[in-house]
Amino acid sequence: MDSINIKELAEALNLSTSTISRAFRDNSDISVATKERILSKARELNYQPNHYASNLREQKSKTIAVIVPELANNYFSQAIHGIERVAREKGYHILIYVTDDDYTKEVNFIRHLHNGRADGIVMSVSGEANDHNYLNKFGLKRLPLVFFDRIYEDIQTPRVITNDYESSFSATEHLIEQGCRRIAYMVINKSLSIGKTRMQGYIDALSKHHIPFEEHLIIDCSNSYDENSVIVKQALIDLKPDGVFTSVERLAFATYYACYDLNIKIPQDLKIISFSSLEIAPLLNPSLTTITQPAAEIGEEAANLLFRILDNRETGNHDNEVVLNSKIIARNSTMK
Amino acid sequence: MDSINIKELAEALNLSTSTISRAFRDNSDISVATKERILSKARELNYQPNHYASNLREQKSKTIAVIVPELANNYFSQAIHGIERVAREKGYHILIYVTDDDYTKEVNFIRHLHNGRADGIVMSVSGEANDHNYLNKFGLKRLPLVFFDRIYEDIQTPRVITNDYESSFSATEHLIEQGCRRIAYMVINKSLSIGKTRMQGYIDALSKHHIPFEEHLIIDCSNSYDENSVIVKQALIDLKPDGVFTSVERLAFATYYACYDLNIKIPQDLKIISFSSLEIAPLLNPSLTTITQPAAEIGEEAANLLFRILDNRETGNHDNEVVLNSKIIARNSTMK
DNA sequence: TTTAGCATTTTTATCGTTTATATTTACCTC
DNA sequence: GAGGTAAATATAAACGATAAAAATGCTAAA
Repeated sequence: MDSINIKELAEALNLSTSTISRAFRDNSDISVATKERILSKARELNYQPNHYASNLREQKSKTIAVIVPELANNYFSQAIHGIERVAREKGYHILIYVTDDDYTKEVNFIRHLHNGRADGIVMSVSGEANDHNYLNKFGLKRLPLVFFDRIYEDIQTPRVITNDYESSFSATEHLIEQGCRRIAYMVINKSLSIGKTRMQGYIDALSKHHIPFEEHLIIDCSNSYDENSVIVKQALIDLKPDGVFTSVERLAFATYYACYDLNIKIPQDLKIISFSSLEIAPLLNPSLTTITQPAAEIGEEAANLLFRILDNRETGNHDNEVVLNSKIIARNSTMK
Repeated sequence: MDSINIKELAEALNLSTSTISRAFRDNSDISVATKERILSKARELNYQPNHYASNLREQKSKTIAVIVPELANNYFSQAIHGIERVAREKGYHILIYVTDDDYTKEVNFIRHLHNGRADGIVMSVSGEANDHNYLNKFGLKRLPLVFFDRIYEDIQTPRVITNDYESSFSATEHLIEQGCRRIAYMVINKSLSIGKTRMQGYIDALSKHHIPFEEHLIIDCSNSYDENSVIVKQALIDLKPDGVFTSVERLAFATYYACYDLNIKIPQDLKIISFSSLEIAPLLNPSLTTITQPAAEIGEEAANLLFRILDNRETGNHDNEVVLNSKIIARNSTMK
């Protein structure tokens, strides 16, 4: 069954194309009878208005682009699901772009998206903290952009983030309360805003409890699984921390593996707390104490923010910021 | 900085639009000097060819649609990542559609995709096994479709699957070898092809080892977390199995939770094996024995299959089937 | 000098819709 | 039945790009 175009449908009905078009968009004046006749025939002949023609004519695509550093990750897949839900509701389609934390890809994606393919972008930025002024060069008004979670602080655009500073402060405090005195902070890219904010919470919590901050307890990890495995293991051996606060889930896993290998007992020898969206944190050995971000909600909020801009074209308040709260859930990995 | 269109760029260069167009697609004849001049000016003025206009003219969208039952799931997010990688390589864009296992959504997505938005579809079908002949009604030639993992057997279209029967057989046999005699099989929708195939492997393995098959050891679960929690717990209490083989990851988790609650010791009282793409299966308590599907590879293969059709338009061999092998990784949850 | 041949560039028609504008039709009033 | 109004429908011009066909300018052979 081939699809047909508006002209063929018009011929089949002995009507003009404009009348057909009207039948598909309610507002214009058209008699109810004709409209019914058109819609029924359209169903019969399997007519679907060609989106590319519509988009070209209407100058909008009913599509939003989602750019994330990675996909196979609990946090991002939940966030995307949230975005998807809101977008679908609005009748929008979703394009997915994965940067693999590669800055070049990010720039390319954004550049190419300016060809009309999408009406707006929801993005969590790549880990590489290069010059991101390129974003200002592209028209942020033409193609609205909303950040979520990982952001560039120097780009003025709406954003959805979590209370990272407070969470990190509380997380560190939690470790201290559980008896830790030598707490390591593991981070993937400490110059990235999200790593910095979380680190500051860690530093300030130490300070509040009169624990001296030691630079070398900040462990800067990489994106590679293998490299991290080495880095983490070496850090545990060299630094002998009694607590670890990891800024991302992956590093908590790396620490677990390292502990298994090195025969370090969690939580007796080492307590671990991590940012994580893992739903099965209670099933780990031992169950993992997490700072859980409302991932799906973050996605939803980001999408809502974008649609608010798309609907009103409210280009004014570019410093619109939504802050959602994470929640610390204490489990066995930080038991006394 | 506003984007400009081909006409404005042409005017700026004192050339015709077709010459501009040629500069952007290598094949046609154009002098090197002019081409350079055009490309450099294009960069300067931030010109991006409008994709909707190109697509309309060329009758193709350089976009593929990916339809999955869910997103926040290790298996699917890895598979999508695989698809993404291949598609990006080919310069294609990716639209994501999540059915939430809702058959109606699936039909609607497919119907709407026939408006030219995508050149092809990669899909893992929804759990609801209704009449899916609708797929035949749409032109499978116009809009090629490739199934992966969850398929409809009665639809003739290329597919990428894993050796589910053999894996299930081996998984069941593994439980038997570890001493289980009363093995339950947990499944989400036993009428769905994937559930059926896996169940057959289970049944045949029992038979080979002369263990009578008991219908009530097949536990049909739901898609709801809460419902499953009740179903699984009740099943463990009523049936007292000494082994559980779960057809999807989620049911293994439900079983773990139930065991924690009921104080059933894994693996002493109950051994568990599950289909799963969980990368941190070794970190569970106890570490989970898995049948691991090559998720990313499945996605890649599915995308490759689709592109082979798109490139050659080889509409002929609709029964193209790629079978990849899963791997059983024995861990503590099935220890003797 | 004329003209065929070639490389390059321009002209024109087209992709499938939408919408401003124009036209037709139906109905009403005097 | 002429004229007017409102409602319904048709016409035609975009939207931005591409490809086929036509035109241009140039070189070199006749």
